[in-house]
Amino acid sequence: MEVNPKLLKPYDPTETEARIYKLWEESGLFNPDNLPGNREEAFTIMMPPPNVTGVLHMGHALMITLEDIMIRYKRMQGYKTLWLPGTDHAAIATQSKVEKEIQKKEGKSRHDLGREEMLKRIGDFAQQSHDTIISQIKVMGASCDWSREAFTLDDKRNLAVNTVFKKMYDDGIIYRGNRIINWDPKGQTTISDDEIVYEERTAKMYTFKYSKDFPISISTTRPETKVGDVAVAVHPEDKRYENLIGKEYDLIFCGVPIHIKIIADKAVEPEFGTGALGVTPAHSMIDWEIADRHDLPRPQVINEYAKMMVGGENILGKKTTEAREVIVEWLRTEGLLEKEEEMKQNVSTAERTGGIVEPLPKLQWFINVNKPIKERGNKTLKELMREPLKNGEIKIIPEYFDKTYFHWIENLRDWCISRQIWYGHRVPVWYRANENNSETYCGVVAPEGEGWKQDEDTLDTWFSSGMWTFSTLGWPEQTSNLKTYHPTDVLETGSEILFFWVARMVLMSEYVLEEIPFKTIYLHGTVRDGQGRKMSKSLGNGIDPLDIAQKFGADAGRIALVTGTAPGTDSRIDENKIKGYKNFANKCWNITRFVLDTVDESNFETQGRTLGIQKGSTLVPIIEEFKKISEDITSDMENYRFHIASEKIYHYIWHRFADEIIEETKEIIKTKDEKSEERKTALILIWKDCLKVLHPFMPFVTEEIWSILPGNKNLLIIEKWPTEFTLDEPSNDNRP
RNA sequence: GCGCGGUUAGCUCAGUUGGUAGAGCAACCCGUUUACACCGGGAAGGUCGCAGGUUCGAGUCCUGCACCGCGCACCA
Repeated sequence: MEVNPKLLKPYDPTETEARIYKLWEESGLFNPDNLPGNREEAFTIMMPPPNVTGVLHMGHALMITLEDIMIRYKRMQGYKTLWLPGTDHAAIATQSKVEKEIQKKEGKSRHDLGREEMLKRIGDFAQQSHDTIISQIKVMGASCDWSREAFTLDDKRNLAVNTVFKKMYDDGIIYRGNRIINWDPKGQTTISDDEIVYEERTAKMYTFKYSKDFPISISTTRPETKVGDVAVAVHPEDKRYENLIGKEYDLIFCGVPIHIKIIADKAVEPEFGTGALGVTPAHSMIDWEIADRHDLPRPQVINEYAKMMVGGENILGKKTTEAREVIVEWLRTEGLLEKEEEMKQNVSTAERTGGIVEPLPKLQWFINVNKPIKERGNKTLKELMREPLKNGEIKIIPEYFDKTYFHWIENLRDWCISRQIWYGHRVPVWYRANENNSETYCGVVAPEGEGWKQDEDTLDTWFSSGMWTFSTLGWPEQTSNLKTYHPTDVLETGSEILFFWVARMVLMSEYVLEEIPFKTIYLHGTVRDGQGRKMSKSLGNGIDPLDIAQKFGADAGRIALVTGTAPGTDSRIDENKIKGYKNFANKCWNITRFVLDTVDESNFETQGRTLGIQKGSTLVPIIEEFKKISEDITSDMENYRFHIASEKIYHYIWHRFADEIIEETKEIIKTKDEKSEERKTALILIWKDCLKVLHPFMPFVTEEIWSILPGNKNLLIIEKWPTEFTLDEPSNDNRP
């Protein structure tokens, strides 16, 4: 039959993809409410909201591809599929980015601008960034429901955040306390334990005595903190120091009076250094805990700017690093310094700003992860996070991440949720004080009456993203959406945010809704560059998915990212691989050309799945073969083996269907008999099903081809996934 | 220190429950009167990190070791 003139030229992804996406959007079929047929069962994915800090990278591209594959597959299987997109305000990351820019361009700090103006500027930036990201997601072919799009910092999500905060506050899960926290002097805010990255550096360790009369030598890499020491701790069974335990000394250390008590504590490692630890409660996590156990004072000697708060002119107000040198010099001249040695050290730095983290005591808001919750049978948040994975309600793919997850929970401490930045959900607590008393009010909205002042701090961005699976569905309102789509089915995300986000979603959903947030966690690895390096701005080795789409087509980029990339493992971006799949799209294009060239209109009329194919027909073997492969692929899809499914369909289409079946066909159709007609019918039949199976991986080219094939009324995205391959029994046939 | 993952063809990686090793790219030979050169045909290439064990049979399960990567803890 006559061939569409489009097919005479090579496939042009750029022109096609934009047009097809528009077609899909206009069809309204991304929205589950508009899907045809009686769809009882829902299938839901909440898109991990990209940060509004910039542009999409290849990691996002992989995420979008995987989720789109699952959604398209389930949509074709007749599920009520909801893929809800959104973006994340990413509090610290976004604010620090805008602050940097303003500092660079205008030489102004956020304090110069003031809270209101600063928030406006960040808001503008976020909006712009949001628009870029959304358009990029569309280029990738994401079939998500834009009518339900959400933002972690919009009004609806704010209502959810305040409602949860109040519930936790009333339950005593959230408390305000003066505790040691991780302070980022660069970002001027607290950060959680999980926002720390460790960098290995060499440091000098100094061994010395506080004074000539002091009986024990101690070692430290941070002599400047020693002006805040209150004790020397030794191991309870360390014979060397046994007789000194309990003794107290008043000393002057580099001009600062200190009071040192010698105590015994199991946390001390007798083998390390001198086996004695100078305890600085205010500036070391572990020392803070020792101080807890021994009821020691906790003088703060370093402030929020990493400068000294005590001492004489020689150190007061100096940066910690400068003070260190002064103190070392003093030790030297006093003859107290016994040893200096190089050692490897892990320095804690803030993930977002790179600032060196300074542990400090501060009044902050915390979530208590160890408090028994009455309404939940006295289980703690830790237990609520652990249980659904333990009892199999939630499965992680790949499975081995279970252990990492449990291990993290074991080591979990109370979660510091308050941040001293402006961009974010403000802590919904108000204070009012007069001569007689001070009041604190926690509520979803501001209290009535005069004189209330809201807490200045904002909340950790993960506090709001933890509610993502249900805040997006309208909670706290009991919406029908919530009923239909929660718990969601799959949470697909990068393995690096298992703790940050995934665990927090389990926490929030279990605590608030008393149900799991999702049934399956699918983790993908990191997409690296050709040399195996992580893509980063500083290295300048990032690849923009848009460039790939421009050069090879989004389809090619998608299937290249997925094929051969097992769950949880890192992958490398390889232009040759993508190019190969660009060729594959063209191959499909030309297969279509051949098929249409070969068959007649009448073959389309008889191509119904079971029409014309009888047991004993010459077609049975190739139909049976395709049936087997397609069933295999379906099973791979069900078990999240997309990296295998895509390879199978690719291989079948190119090396079986094109290279062999089509080549045979050329011979067969030379004789114009029944066999030849059967073969033509088979070509159409199989090719149409190939397009369906390939569609989740390469949605654009398959949809375009589908529209060219005669007789296809529906868009391919809602065609039925091939499942039934029953061949007609002769008895069921109407023919004699 | 504890834990997790990796080690398979020159390169990048697949390999579901144990049953004679796979893909892409690269390299080699041949082929162009048209579905496609963004192509076709053919051949080549691996003692599956090492050493044991279980089994009729191990890339796959068990034990130990080595190297690489990562997470957590420590980091006085």
